[in-house]
Amino acid sequence: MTTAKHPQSNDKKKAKRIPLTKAGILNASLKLADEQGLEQLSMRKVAQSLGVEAMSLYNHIKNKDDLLDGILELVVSEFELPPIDQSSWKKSLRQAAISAHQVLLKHPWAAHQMISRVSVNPARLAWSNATIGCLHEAGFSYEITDHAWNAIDNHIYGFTLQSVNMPIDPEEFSDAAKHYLPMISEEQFPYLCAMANKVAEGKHSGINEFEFGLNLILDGLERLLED
Amino acid sequence: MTTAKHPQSNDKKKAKRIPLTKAGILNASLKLADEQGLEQLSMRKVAQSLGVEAMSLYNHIKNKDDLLDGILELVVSEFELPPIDQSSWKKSLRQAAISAHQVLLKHPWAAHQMISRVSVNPARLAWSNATIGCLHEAGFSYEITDHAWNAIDNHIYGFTLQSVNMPIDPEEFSDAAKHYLPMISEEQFPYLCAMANKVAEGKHSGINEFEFGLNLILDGLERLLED
DNA sequence: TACTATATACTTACACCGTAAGTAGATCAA
DNA sequence: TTGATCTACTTACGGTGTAAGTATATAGTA
Repeated sequence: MTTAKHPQSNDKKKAKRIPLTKAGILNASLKLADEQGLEQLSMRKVAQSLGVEAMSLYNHIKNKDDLLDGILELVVSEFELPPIDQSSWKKSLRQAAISAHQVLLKHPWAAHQMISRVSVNPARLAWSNATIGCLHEAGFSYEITDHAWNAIDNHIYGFTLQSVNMPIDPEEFSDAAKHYLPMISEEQFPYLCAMANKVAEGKHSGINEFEFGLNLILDGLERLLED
Repeated sequence: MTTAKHPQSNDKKKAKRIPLTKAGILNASLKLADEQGLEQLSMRKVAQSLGVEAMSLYNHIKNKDDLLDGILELVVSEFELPPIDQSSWKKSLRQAAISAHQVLLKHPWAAHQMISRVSVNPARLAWSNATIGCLHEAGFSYEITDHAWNAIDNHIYGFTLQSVNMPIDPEEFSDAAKHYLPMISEEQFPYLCAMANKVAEGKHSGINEFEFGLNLILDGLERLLED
């Protein structure tokens, strides 16, 4: 049962035109991107989900790039920003990084967009400002703050991208390892085989933890402060 | 002057058909991807560069995904693998990470492909095996090796993706900061403005160093070994 | 209320994409 | 030389983003 959001075809003579809005287009797009992935997101599909024709979207958004910019902004506005508090900067940054990671997992298409486009949208600027503020108030110079911010971002987006692009469910790592092992020459790739064997035998889950690498970075930053 | 790689149109009656090969297709594709970016890489364009029609490619490659798999394998085979040497594991991993980063900068489309597809191609397996081997022989358990490998990869790909997608040349950071500063509310985003000001004034280059975050990770791993 | 201007949704069309299916030509083996 | 197989070409299809023009709805003014 299709919900007629813009009833053009039904009761054309009676219905008032419900105007499209940029917000409506962005929300529909976000929903489709989340459900079907970004590669399946087309202007025609967005339009169809709204009960209009694709070209109508262009009265409200400049182009597809504008639309992608807009939906990314919706996602980033879900990030929990680190409070700027000198005494618990490490805990704040860890929590904010975890929040960003979790939001990006909810929208699997978003990490790559995050890393692919520069933006001066408000949520994006707020995210940057809060991270910089937290680091700077912790005592880092702006130069080290910049490097630290970059290192943390590399981790968040790198980790998330690897996670969302992993075609195997964590619960299935053991079975997958068993499946791939025969394809891999133990003579050529002994260490890879040994590790895959650990996973196949259930001695190691094969699941990577977001906080492992993050802690290396945050602990290292803390030591910089002590120097 | 177009080089007729497959002379069909010229001297059709005299020339012997130079057969397409998968390697030829992959090399042409790699060249085009490097010159024009992956989004501009189409089967028609590859075919045109080889002097044939697009559908001919399908005798040699399964589909476009097979082609992308193939060109990524060419790139990964340029990576310098870490020697497996217990006494200088840190130096080896740093050098290998730098090598991978540099190769991926040479092929700006490749980092995202690296992070987007799972592969059992030989160069890919060799890269994984060498990293795992280096870490394991350094003394890490396979479980910690897995986490460490993941943290290093997050850094390499995260950093590289941010670099290649940065639309501003490092030499132009100062001018760009001056350009963007008026667009950003100092009241709303004080820290971001302050940092951008440092860059605009030339007091901080704004250039992120690959080794900053990498060193945090490697130093942190070293400390794990000492525990 | 009628008219006009503007906003907005629809339609037609285009260039481009990946690739299925069929046709034509080249090569190889007997 | 003939026939089989391989390989390049052609036609076509469903899909993409969006330019340009047409039709409809809305808002403002006299």
